[in-house]
Amino acid sequence: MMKLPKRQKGLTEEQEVFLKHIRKQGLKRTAQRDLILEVFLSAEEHLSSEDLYRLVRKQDPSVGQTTVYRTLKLLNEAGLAREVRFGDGRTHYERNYKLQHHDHMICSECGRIIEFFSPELEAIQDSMAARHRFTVTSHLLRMIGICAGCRRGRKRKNQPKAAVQDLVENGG
Amino acid sequence: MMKLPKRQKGLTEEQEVFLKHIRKQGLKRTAQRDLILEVFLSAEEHLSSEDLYRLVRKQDPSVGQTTVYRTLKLLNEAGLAREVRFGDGRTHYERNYKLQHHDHMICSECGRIIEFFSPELEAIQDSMAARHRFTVTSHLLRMIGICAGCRRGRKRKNQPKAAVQDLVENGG
DNA sequence: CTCAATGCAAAGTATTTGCACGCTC
DNA sequence: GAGCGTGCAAATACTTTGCATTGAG
Repeated sequence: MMKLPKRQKGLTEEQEVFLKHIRKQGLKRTAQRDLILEVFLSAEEHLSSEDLYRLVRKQDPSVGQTTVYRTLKLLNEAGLAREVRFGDGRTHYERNYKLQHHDHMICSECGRIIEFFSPELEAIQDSMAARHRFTVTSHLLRMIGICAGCRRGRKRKNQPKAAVQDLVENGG
Repeated sequence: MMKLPKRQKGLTEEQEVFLKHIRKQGLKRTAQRDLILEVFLSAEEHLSSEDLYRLVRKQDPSVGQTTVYRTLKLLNEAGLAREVRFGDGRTHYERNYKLQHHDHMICSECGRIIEFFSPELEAIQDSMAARHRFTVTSHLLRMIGICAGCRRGRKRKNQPKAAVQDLVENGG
């Protein structure tokens, strides 16, 4: 019912990484995993498992939510996805492979998420780590506050969940 | 059954902050809230609601878990507690009032948590925020890695591996 | 007196697990 | 074929909510 389609030649780099990971673990390639990866990669923003599930469903309604959960875990282990928690109770995932690390500012009024990167910040973190003889493997920085739009009085209803939801679906 | 005891003169600074917040909101002082605040302040660590509930129970078994949840929310709003999520699925709280803000390094081997503070880091964060016209109200920085002890091979076996594992790369 | 606070149980959420059947290797 | 993968339902884990009762102001 959900058989693996004929394998094409042209695999993207991410697909190769995924396959390699799968084989290394003695796991199997399936049509569901392929589809979930594809949909995940085509959605630029941070997705919750639920978000991704909805998107995947559009392509194939037979895929179960459980599989999405399990596949996201896999993608995370394979280094293709990064788990991020924004404090709204659910786990979000974003692309991680060969993308520059970045951090987040989250508007508590409208839920907007601003991504940014600062080399100085990274450098200071490293030096702090060194001072404590700590070897950093990953880090997470999150700033909560009010974005420019909201401060200017353009106050949307304070519904972070809905707002973030909206962001995810509209890509913006 | 759980009436408010006679009010003493000597309130701690935290108690005053709490009372002021409570009155400002048109809420009421209760023995439960007093007790929960007291127990919270006397426990130095990051507590989950569950942890605090257990401690409070020792003093008064009649207090319900719901009240602890609700009171922690209150303490957070009053600025006395800070919510922290370490990625283990539950929300932790730590003292916030007049304590210097600090960030965390978490050892993924032994689960040890190192607290640190860096003014430079704070300064750069502020400047990044300013660049995006973002007004910061709070922030969270977490570094995951290996602590000095573990790197030297002195592997402590302190923490449920699963919980720490989950911390790696995740937001809270 | 009035209305907030409490504790219990029940309801929500988000995520995981057990299981029978299907599919990859 | 052997064993992993899948979808479903049920189970978990944490937190919130409805409600009748209690208590602060």
